[in-house]
Amino acid sequence: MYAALQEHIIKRLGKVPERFEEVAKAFEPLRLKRGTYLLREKEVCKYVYFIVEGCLQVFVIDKNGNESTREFYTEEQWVTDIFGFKNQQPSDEYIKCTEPCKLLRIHYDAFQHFSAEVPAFAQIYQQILELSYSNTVYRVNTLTSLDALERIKWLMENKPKLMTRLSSKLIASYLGITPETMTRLKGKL
Amino acid sequence: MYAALQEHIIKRLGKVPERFEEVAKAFEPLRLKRGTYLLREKEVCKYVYFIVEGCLQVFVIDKNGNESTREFYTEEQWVTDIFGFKNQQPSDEYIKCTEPCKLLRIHYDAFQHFSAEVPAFAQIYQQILELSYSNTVYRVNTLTSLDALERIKWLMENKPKLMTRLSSKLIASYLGITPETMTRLKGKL
DNA sequence: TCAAATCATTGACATTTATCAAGAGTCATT
DNA sequence: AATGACTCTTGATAAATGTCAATGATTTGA
Repeated sequence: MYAALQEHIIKRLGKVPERFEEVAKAFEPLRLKRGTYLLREKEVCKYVYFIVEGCLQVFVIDKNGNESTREFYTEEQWVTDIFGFKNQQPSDEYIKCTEPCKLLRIHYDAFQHFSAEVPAFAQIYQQILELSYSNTVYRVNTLTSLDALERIKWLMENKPKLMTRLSSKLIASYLGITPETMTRLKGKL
Repeated sequence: MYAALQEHIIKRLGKVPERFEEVAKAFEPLRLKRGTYLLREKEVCKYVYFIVEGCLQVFVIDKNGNESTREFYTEEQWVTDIFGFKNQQPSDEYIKCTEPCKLLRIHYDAFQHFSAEVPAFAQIYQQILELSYSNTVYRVNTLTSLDALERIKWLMENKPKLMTRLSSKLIASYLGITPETMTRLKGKL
């Protein structure tokens, strides 16, 4: 598991990071079954997760009990409820495994410690933040400026692996439409 | 203009920042008319803007020529096209003054320089990133999990000043609905 | 491997929201 | 103060999407 983390960090930093062993020790490995929740609404998110293998769904549940997926994350991605994590406050979101997952997680305290003490760690964190923010900005723009059919096409062109990896129901919840509409629109492609 | 910047930084950092004078010099003051564009699609965003006074709209234009507003920014907020700025690549977005504005802007080169050289600067930047990312995550969740009427109510409760400060047309473009729908739904409150 | 549960699809229909058009009101600029 | 350009509202209608129900297919966990 740690090899994947090291490889990821080398890719981002362009070199073997200083104090890698020390930082890596703070990451706890997890093997989880499909359907396992890492976070539920109103819980405080105490960890940042790094995905070695598997897929995580981050979503909210609306007043009718329907899931709205904010994002899916897969191998080599970092996941948390950023606001709740940074402020150690209750979350609005759920985080759940859509597949059996191998993860590494780092606790809030260790995260804060290394952010302040290990420049390479802070640097990676900033890169991830910038990337995550950019992606989320882009997501807002696709949600508001594209209609349902265009969003499906967008996903097929830009994240084709997600289309095959996840159920239509999950994809629909990401695109902001019902599974029925999803089925019908796919017929129009 | 610089007083507003210093005050903002003190508020964020909890102290008078080191090397403030030096950093402040890199910010160029601007006074702009309502309607002025700071960025257009396909242009490379070379600046980060700090709003001393006024309001900026960040939006995209869809295939039918309609504006979809990603965000409005007002006093004491930082604005840029984050992805295009960090990578110095053409933007998808437009940035425009909805009012006469007093701004301070810092160029990409100076920004990179101070990020690397002045810890207090890097620290503020990280705080802004975290906050901006959190807000955008929240925005995705409101867009996908709330219907149009609920989004109007949400905005009135959470950003009442924007409701009075901006035209209905602009508010509608932020909520992802047409001005006509906006009018009709307001009647249902 | 089998039974149970979940999922995808389809049809009929309801609801929400958009579009187009027109008129009255408002605002900015000269 | 007048002009012209927007803006807001309202009505009629169209288009997009959701809801509910039923069926067959697929998946999963014991």
